[in-house]
Amino acid sequence: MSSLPVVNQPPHRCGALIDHLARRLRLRSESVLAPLGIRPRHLIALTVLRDRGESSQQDLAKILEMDGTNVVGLLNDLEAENLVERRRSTADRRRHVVELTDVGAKLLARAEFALAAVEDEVFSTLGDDQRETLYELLQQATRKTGTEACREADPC
Amino acid sequence: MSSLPVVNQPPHRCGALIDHLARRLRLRSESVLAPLGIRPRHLIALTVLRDRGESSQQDLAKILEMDGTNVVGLLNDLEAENLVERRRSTADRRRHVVELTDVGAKLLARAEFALAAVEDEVFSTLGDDQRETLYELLQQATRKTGTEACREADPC
DNA sequence: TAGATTGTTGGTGTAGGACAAATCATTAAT
DNA sequence: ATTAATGATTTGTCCTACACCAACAATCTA
Repeated sequence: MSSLPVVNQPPHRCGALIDHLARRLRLRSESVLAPLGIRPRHLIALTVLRDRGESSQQDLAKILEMDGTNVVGLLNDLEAENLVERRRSTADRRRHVVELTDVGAKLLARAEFALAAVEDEVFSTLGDDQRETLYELLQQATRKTGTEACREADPC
Repeated sequence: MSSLPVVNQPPHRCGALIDHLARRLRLRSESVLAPLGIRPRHLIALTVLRDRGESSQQDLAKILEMDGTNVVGLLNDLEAENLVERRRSTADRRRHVVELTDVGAKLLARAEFALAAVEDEVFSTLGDDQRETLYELLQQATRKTGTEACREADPC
């Protein structure tokens, strides 16, 4: 059946570890992000918008895996601070095309810079190269899953 | 000043990515873990207990980075299902030594097995070797931070 | 025109978790 | 021996993030 004789047993489960680390990061990040006027979940949204470029709110809801109504609130927060811009799609004027503003991009950069100390603490046992590897793995995991989430949708 | 000409700029920030992935994992894990009678945070606690061995509740509070009173509730849940055992420390009879029971270890194993599908979905874009690398990086990040958390305490 | 879709508002409910205060058992300090 | 500090527990309050539902306006599609 299987064409490969390689080890087929799945690798270790890292869900709990990710959950654990996410908690540690979030706790520290909150205080670091507070002076910037945003919260961790805002940072996620900004990151997604930067990595994916402009998206409809439905896309965001799918990618962020949160309820549409809550996405509205999230974007309201971000738009109120000019970090994000909603404009009507010319193709389908029901849609809002959400895009990161220059202000948002700059704030995101500042936020990430400010989080250096946090990550240095949480990932103190990882070398720079290991952290980069981790980043790439995570990036790969999230990016393509975004594509996958879009595969079921129309305009990707 | 710097003895090395290597790139000194810190690696990318992966906090947001971890947060994002953690959310995706948690949402799916909840429904998978529900039939087993536990929730994601229980799984984290069980995992920590397996990886660290028996610990005092204070240690757990420090490692899980949650309030002591909430650790009590968490352990109450786990103990009610016989997944965890609290016994008095012989050295300091105020302390409770918390340990994973056989039942707990088995349930943890079953839970991880049941989460295979979840991780397969979320990490669909990572190969088995990449997932293993990811696991090891996460493990390393969490394990030693636990030691670090214990460094400030007494009996480690 | 009728029906479906995108976003928006408002309201409700729940769960996680922080925090404070009081209690009990035990240990350490004087 | 008395007092103070510590670990665990209980209770109760509060807040935040969310999911979920219903209703609505604007727009697209059949």
